[in-house]
Amino acid sequence: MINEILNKIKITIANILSEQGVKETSEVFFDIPKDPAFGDYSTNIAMRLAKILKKAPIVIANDIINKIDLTSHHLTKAEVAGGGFINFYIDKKYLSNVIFKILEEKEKFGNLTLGNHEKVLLEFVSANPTGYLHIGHGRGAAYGDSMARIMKKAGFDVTTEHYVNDAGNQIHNLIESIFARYKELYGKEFQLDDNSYHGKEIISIAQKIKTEKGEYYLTNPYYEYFRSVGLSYLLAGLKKDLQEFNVVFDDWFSEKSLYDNGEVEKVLARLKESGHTYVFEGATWLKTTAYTDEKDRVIIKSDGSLTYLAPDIAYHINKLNRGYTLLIDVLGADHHGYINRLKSAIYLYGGNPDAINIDILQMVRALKDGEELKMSKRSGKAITLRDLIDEVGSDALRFLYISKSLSTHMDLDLDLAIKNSNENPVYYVQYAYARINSLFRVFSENNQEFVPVKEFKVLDINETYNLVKVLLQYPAYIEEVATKRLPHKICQYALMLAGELHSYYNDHKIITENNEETNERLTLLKAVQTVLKDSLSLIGVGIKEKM
RNA sequence: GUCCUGGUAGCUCAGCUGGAUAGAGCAACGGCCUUCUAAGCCGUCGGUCGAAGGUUCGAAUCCUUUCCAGGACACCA
Repeated sequence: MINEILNKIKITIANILSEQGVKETSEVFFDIPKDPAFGDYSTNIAMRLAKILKKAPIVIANDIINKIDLTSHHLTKAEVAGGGFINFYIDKKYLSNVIFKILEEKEKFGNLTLGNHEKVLLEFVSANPTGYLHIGHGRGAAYGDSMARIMKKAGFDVTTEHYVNDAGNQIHNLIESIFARYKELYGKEFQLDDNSYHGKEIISIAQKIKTEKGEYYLTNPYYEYFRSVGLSYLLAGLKKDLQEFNVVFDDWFSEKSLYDNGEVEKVLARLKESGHTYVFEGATWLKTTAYTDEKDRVIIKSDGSLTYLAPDIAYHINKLNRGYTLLIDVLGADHHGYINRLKSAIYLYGGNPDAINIDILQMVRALKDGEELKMSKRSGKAITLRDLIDEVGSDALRFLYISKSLSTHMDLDLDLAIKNSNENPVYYVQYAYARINSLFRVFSENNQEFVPVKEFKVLDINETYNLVKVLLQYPAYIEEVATKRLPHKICQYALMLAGELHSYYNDHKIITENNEETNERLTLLKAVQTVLKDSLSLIGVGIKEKM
């Protein structure tokens, strides 16, 4: 709606400019001015063309606005201000139609075709199944899951995937740790070292095996059985934690399957055949410097075992072979050095390295009483996601995580987060939703039936305008967030809409004797409520019917 | 030493493909409930945008140098 107007203005300006001999080198951009006194939208095109046209910006700007027909562009005013800004004032009555559009489209309002059904694989968390999720995984989970929801809304075909490292060394250590605990339960001698896992969940697994199978594995091959029981136990734990955080993955992809299917072997063979490897000091190296890496990387160690890189190449090739053209990996800052390595390897294999996008999230610190909280009572190590969900709740936690951009070194103040008050911004938004809900409740308790109107007849358009303006921006926010992957802007949007709602609520009595006016106001609020709910759902935060 | 992130109000953070007087929330202070939820609204206070140069009509935003903080520089994953 707003886009149609802006595009039309854009084309008109481009036509005016081309009459003046300007080639299509500089596109017209619109900004929403900070100060409403500068109109609804403004453009700086005249200033940017001053040099090319060798004319003062104000002259150019005036030339433009004199040639724009206001009514056919749904404008009420176009003026030149400042050093040559052109400010546009759009017909408020026309814009208020967005309300009716929202009521018609409901949660589909803001859906875009931008993604054009491109197949996207969004991989995140990918925690080792050897313990609890920690505070950093929480950030990745919140980000990845939110981006999946937002990109779907923007028209991408998104699949979310959790990679399971079930083939490497740490799984071996896990199995041996369980076995040690198993022996311990029978009073046998057992050994745990620095590589072992000491969490109490390992004891639970051993106990489970003891209960179900008794002492059988003290004297029989235990390895494969312990692997499968241990993995499924720990994976179930991960899934449960994530579910409580409102994160459900489409796929859990097994690293081991890449070995079982021979995909790792195939990748190694092809890299060797194509001459991208060489042997040095007994190890096989991959010439990743042929692309952007700063040094070559070992792919087969001198003892014959593989480095992590080998299955990871196979994994990413597998993703590409499944038809995904956009791969997004969400990784912690400690994996930064890995980006070039992986992309270079994919390039050597013949895949498209530009299809791989790695979003790096900076570290999260938990603060309590102004000091960094390092220890978790639960795991004895890092603060776990469960600790946080227990303390602050999933909704508040997701909002806190998402409201900061990924590159921010984040401080999570638990004291603030726990407070069930206006200090936690999620409640501000949920409260806005609940307030509207309560209006509809009161209305229906008075035995009145809400009939959404199709047109505003008695309501002052100016009264609705601040809300309408924010509602109109929703699709533009979706577009920006989906393409630049900045989900924190969804939080900003939700806060902005909630803020306008609270102001409106305070300024106007909604339910009055005047039935017509009441219905029109409720129609407006229904639209606000719809978008509030949808924007929260995009970041995995629920609504509250009542607070 | 090299590379990646940050450094913006007392605190947590937006703004960064250059644009009009630098924003929000919290904290502090002052108002607003005989009216649909005060978890709210309205207002005040608060800034040499780490520092120094440069680019130009214009720089928090771009470039260079530099200082702080976090992270990475494996035949670990």
